[in-house]
Amino acid sequence: MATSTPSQTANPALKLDNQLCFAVYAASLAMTKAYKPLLGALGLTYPQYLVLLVLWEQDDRPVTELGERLFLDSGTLTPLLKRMEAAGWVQRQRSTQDERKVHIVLTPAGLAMRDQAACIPLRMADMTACGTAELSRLTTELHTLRQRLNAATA
Amino acid sequence: MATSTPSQTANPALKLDNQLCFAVYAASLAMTKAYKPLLGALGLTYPQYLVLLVLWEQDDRPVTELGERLFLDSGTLTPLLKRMEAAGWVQRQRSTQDERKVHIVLTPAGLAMRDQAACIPLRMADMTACGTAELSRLTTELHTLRQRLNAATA
DNA sequence: ATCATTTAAATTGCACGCAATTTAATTTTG
DNA sequence: CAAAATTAAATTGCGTGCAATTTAAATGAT
Repeated sequence: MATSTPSQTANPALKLDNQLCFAVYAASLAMTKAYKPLLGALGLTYPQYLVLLVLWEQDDRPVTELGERLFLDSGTLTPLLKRMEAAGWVQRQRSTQDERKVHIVLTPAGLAMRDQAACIPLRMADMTACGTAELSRLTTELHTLRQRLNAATA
Repeated sequence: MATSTPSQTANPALKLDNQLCFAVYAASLAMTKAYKPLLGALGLTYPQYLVLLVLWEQDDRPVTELGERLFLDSGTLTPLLKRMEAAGWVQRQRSTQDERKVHIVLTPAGLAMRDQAACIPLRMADMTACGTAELSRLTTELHTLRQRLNAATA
């Protein structure tokens, strides 16, 4: 009889706040919301900002490589990159070596944006109210978690 | 002139893999992907599963309360809950006390789903390859992070 | 009691995120 | 070399997630 009593006999593992998945999910939503005013001032969305972070490290990448770096596929990236091209941050250039590939290249405006964005990581670090060491440790732990989940999914 | 050299002189804080935000973002995507086969077998999406987790703890909640619990607004929840109603997991009932409110109530099918879902947290814990203690600690740390971000955003 | 304010959902519009398919180009293989 | 298999983007369709607005109901203030 006990099995269907609403909450008293519930499996504690099913409790929302005990679940790592929800903690990650809610933290991710909160992170995006926290970024919104900073990025909105630059005319960027959060995933567009991620694309710029990749290109600032290595410019002139094909779509697939951006996807591998950001864990996104062409269904997400193609329209996103078209919007970034329309906004003037990047150019999409069909490769002449391999015409299947489209290389994404920063425009001068996209490159210059890096100086505008330089202050963002520090301002976000402030919002987290974490020390540098804790921030770095948490980042590493989450990358490890992601790797394990990706491995278990593939 | 160093300031515009692409990657050599780049602010290390701008490096993608050093940023907590990206670690959270990528972990969240990976988590959703890891859940997909488990939830897909039950006919649920991940946010729909979260709604059920809330209702299994406390049934018969107005939309706003679900939103406070899950950090989602009516723009997200209204269509999501209509889909869940169409699928037969919940009913949407206009309150007679306060006709502005719509109460979300589990159907027998929605309640019975709890038994189907009971094994999911354990299977996810396996995928993370984390010990119970580490899993619990990481969950707590992420909730703390979320709280700080929410506080800094509001 | 009446009017203004507040609150709860719903609606609209836009940007992801991803599964599934399509199109085109390259590589592999017989 | 020609056909088959693979690869890279693009496309289609659907489900979020959220800002902004709208509609309706309840609350408050005069």
